[in-house]
Amino acid sequence: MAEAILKRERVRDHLLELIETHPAGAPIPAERVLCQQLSVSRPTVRSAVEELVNTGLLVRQHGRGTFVARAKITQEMVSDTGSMSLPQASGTWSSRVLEHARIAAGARVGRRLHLSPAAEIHYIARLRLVDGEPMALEHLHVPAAVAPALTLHDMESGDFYERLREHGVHVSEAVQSIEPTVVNDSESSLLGVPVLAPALLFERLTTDAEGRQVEYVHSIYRGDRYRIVSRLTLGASPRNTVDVQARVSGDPF
Amino acid sequence: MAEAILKRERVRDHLLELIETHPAGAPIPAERVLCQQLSVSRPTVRSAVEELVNTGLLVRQHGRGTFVARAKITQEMVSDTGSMSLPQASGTWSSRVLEHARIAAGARVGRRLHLSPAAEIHYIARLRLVDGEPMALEHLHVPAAVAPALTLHDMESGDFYERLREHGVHVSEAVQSIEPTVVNDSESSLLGVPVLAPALLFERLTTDAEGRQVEYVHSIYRGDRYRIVSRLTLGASPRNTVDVQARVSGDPF
DNA sequence: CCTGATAAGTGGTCTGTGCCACTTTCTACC
DNA sequence: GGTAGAAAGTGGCACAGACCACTTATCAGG
Repeated sequence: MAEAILKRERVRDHLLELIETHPAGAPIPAERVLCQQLSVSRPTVRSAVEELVNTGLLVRQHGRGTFVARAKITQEMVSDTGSMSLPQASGTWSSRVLEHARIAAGARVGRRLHLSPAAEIHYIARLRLVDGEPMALEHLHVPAAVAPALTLHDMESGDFYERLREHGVHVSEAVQSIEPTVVNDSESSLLGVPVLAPALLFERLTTDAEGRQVEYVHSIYRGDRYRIVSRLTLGASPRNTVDVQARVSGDPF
Repeated sequence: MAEAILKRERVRDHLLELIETHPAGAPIPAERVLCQQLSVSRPTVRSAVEELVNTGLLVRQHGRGTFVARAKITQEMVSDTGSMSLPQASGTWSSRVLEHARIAAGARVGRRLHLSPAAEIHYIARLRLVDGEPMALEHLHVPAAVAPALTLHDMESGDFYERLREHGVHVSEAVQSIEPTVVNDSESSLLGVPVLAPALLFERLTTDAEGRQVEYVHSIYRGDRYRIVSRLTLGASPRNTVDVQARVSGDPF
């Protein structure tokens, strides 16, 4: 195919140059002006501007103009085992179910899932392995009320959220926290690392389309074999599909 | 602030319903069909579809059609201090410079920055505090060759990457890894936590537009006060999203 | 001098249209 | 029967224009 240069890209490149040569906060020419300068239609200009707004390099303000955005860095996160650079792809994951039962939530889990301690939940504990070696210890809790007919096979499935959907549960979002910890006795023997070895504690709380808590996951990952690698790209603004959300504007990242 | 329902949103909602009720991989009606069904123009339909493609809920294939994407979960990461739920907004960061010098890179740092161990670098070590309390210990290294005239003030600046740009260095991307660790003696006393307390080790390697390594950052964050919170949204793929940026009165930055 | 209406400039939305590029399917030819 | 080519259907790009919503500067009136 010939190098049919798209006008949109030509406009985008022009804008990128403006961004490079202008300080943050500086206005760029009005859309209608750009049309004339570059001999393209306004929809074309708008589409190019929109692309750069989406990537966070420009900021539009209704009635005021379009401005060079302050460079921000946000991240896309992927997990990474050991020294492999590609996530998930390298190393084959498997898992061994340690325990599986339908039990009372208890105080701690009940609080996370907004349930009474006596409420029933599906519980599964499993050891997750990479190439046969223990990598993480995962505890999964799903309120029985959310999906009464959930089976072990469902919870074992690689595509758990797809299974949930078949049970009428439409996952919408999740909040996950990560903090450093050290392994205790039982974790130590299951993961095959010394007691008090560094580890990562993941906690994930998943929410329904209706706002119900549908899943609470508590995982311990070996610190010596697992790390998080994030690729930070310049100018990305936090995605927001539905509503606003706080943004990282400060620092460490 | 009237509730003038946008046609684009009406179309989007219609599409979302289709996505909910169709299995992954199923085709959705052609754009021209949707125009007729919803009595809107094709650009309007396309803009709505594009929004959902950007959020990863739909996949377009030239000449074939548009399909419901396989649900994926990716994450947007924000840092979070202590128990506050809003990142950065709560708690005021400050920092105290512990050391600042122009020194030889040394073996370890040199390797990271692709420099000879004898190459000169700007080095700064600082204690980062939140509300006056030690939170992290940060070591920043910038090759002298990259920005010879870099000052302490530049490196201290909250907007370091902006300063770099003024020195002609255009940051393009960074790779950051996070792993659990425990604090050693010196870290212990600086951070005010016991030796061997859990902590997070951040390592960031930042790259130039020309592919040069321009920054290596090594940070230790207290595990008892710092954790990472990520908000995972359904259907996200590498792409970016549409949508309005939250705007505050006056300065949008 | 202050205040409020007005006008000009900006981005935001939507229409209707035309043509191109890619994919699949059907069909006519060999 | 097999194959190449046409046709139909899809998304991709671009145009010109109209109108709306918001912001700012200006200017006349108090």
